[in-house]
Amino acid sequence: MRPPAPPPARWRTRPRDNPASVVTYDVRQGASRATINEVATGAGVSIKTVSRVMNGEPNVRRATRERVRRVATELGYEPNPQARALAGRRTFSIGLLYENPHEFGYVQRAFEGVFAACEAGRYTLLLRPCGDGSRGAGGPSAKEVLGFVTQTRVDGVILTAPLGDDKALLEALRANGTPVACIAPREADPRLCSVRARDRSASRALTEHLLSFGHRRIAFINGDPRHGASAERLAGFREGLRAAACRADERLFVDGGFDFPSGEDGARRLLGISPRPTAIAAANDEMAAGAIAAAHALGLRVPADISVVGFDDSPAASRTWPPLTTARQPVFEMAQATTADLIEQLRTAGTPRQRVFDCPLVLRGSVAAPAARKSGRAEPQHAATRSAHADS
Amino acid sequence: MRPPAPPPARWRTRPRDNPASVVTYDVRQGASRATINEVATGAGVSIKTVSRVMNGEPNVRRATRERVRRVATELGYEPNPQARALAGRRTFSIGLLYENPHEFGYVQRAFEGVFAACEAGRYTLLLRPCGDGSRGAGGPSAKEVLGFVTQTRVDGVILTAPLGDDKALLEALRANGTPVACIAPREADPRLCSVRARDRSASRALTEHLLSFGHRRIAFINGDPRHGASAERLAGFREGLRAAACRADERLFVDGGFDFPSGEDGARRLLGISPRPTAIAAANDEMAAGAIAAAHALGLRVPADISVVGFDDSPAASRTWPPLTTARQPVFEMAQATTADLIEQLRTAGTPRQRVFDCPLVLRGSVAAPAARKSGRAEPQHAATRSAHADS
DNA sequence: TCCCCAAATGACAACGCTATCAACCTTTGT
DNA sequence: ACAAAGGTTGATAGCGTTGTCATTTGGGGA
Repeated sequence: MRPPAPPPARWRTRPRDNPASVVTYDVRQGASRATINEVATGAGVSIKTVSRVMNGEPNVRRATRERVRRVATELGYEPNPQARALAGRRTFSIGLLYENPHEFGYVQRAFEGVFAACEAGRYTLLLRPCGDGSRGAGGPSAKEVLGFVTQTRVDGVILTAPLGDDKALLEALRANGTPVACIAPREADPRLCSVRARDRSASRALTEHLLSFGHRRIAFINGDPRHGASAERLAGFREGLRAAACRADERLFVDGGFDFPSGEDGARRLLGISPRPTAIAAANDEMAAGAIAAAHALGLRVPADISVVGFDDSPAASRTWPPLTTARQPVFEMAQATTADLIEQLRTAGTPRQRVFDCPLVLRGSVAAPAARKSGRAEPQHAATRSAHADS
Repeated sequence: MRPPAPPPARWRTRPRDNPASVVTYDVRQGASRATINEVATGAGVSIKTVSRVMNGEPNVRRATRERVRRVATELGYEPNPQARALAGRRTFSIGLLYENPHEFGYVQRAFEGVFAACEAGRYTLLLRPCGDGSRGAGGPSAKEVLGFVTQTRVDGVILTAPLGDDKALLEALRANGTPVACIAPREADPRLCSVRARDRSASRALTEHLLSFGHRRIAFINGDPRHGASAERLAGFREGLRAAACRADERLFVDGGFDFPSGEDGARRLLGISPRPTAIAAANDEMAAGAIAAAHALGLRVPADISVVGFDDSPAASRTWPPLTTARQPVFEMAQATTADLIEQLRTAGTPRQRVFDCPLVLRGSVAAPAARKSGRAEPQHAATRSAHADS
């Protein structure tokens, strides 16, 4: 329920002894806009015909259509979205929900993709943080999200990273009949639009890249376990080691939370282990950047003393020194694609679509051969594997 | 004018030979929500009284008010915002416009502040990039912004950084009667809400901080000239030098664009100058991070060989190695404050308010005394100046 | 030429709320 | 006890669209 808002100023503003019954308050859009009625009159048709033209509906004679369009342009007519929503029972708006403020770079890129698709589809986008990110775990209650949906009346929502795995939330949205698209959910529910990256294979490729330089003691900083991507990236890492018959030292696995400080922490701990790992793979770039900072703080050179790889190719990846070798998650494209799918579903009541994107490696300066110790090789064994970049 | 949207699926979906006249299309909010009528009936009052209660209007008997509230809660009633907007001629939504994609960190923090204020004031927020940022100069046409305003019917807009200085845009918005709030405009127009930081004095304090460590050859990387803050920060820097009777070497001033690459470039050029500067002040943190990367690339140690300071205390500032000494621009608080002012103006038709915030220094690891050369001092001359952090 | 069907168009009732203003209660003062 | 002055409440008319369904128009074939 809507808590009472502070009383609008109308009452306060209007002087008690002012005999004029006209309300003095007026901080509104100045020029009153043309309405569908004026266009209809101007074009000599009914408002229904204008409506048809504005919405691209069929069964309007070409000449009529053009006349209406011309008059609408002349009058600078823009349909009132609120009236459309009220009469048409849909708002042509969607909500983009996100949770953790740490990884805002990710949300930013997702936002841009979603926004692009909304523009193209003439939908309005509402960006909405939810769940107390600072509170850490817990996540947003389904109630909070549902409140947002019923308050704003968005036609559908897009859930970023960990939200798409919240069973209670998904169930609540389903019960409410709200179409949903998930970005990077743990698994692709066929009843929902979704888009995922091939985290596992990209992570494996990254691992093979390190192995190809001769690294054998590679540490791994895991991501936030609430994100499906974390497990996939870890699995890809292990796959890579296994395929190269490289035994994993379990001490070289630490947990992180996808943010810079956790990468710093994790790396500090890892670099204290003896024998020291020669490379660190972090489950995302933020943590990799933290790892680089930790290495610097310990007086180690990157990549001479320690190689580091990240994941995502976020802006942070090109802002470290040295810049990060990583795998590019095409977040913009992913977000754009699934948003377009959602809008398509909204329009046509078609079936939801699931997509998967590849993450090509991006080779930069944070990897080198391990320093010759007892068994070190100075040169990489072979060129880096590059997975193709293509939409499936 | 609204270009024709692709035809909704209703026509395509409905089979031609389907005798049922009921439209088969239905991807809408499932459960139909309670309306004001049902609440009115349930509480045994007229809809007008329900409206009064929901809007916190006066002149409703306490008992009636409570009864209405109870029924509304029971029914899970949420006023339909579109109907409210249509009838009340205001949407209770505002738009946050931003231009440059480079500095998204800034926009992010601004967004959070604006969002917080909108939540508190029960306004909906529309985030809207505008102007082709990649196109560099040019900026968004007033037309584009006006199109956004008339299409969405937002009640007011907030303009971030360089937008608040676009005369044509401001004039167009004024003519349209749209209330405006500006974040970090060049000057505070008394007819508009605005919020600025004391860029000049903070920049001066930062400069004095460097001087106190014994630096005399300090270079400056300027920001995007379209931002008012750039000139202020430069002026503060010069003031600081002048006050210390430190003559400025004009070769040590380079232009930047507030982004990482321009900081990198600028620093590379500066570090090639002989005699080399012992410190670099960048007009923001992104560029300072670029400067640090450039220094590293040239094999210089920060801060042993070269000190660096930034501005803003953006997330980037604590992700560099070493972390940046900088001045904290309280973007969240600034954005929140001016948004609250705008909402207040929207509600009460009061006069717009202008605010100024201080930027306290944040001392981290990127500053040290210059390496002893011929006149170097090893120790700072006195403790760093810290400006107070207070809202004016 | 006339009829029939489909295409084209319009009339009008929603949609769910706010604004206006009249009407109805309470007080308060005398 | 009675009026005047407020406080409280409700009836009703929009707000600017879309949805439904009836009506008009335009051809083409018999």
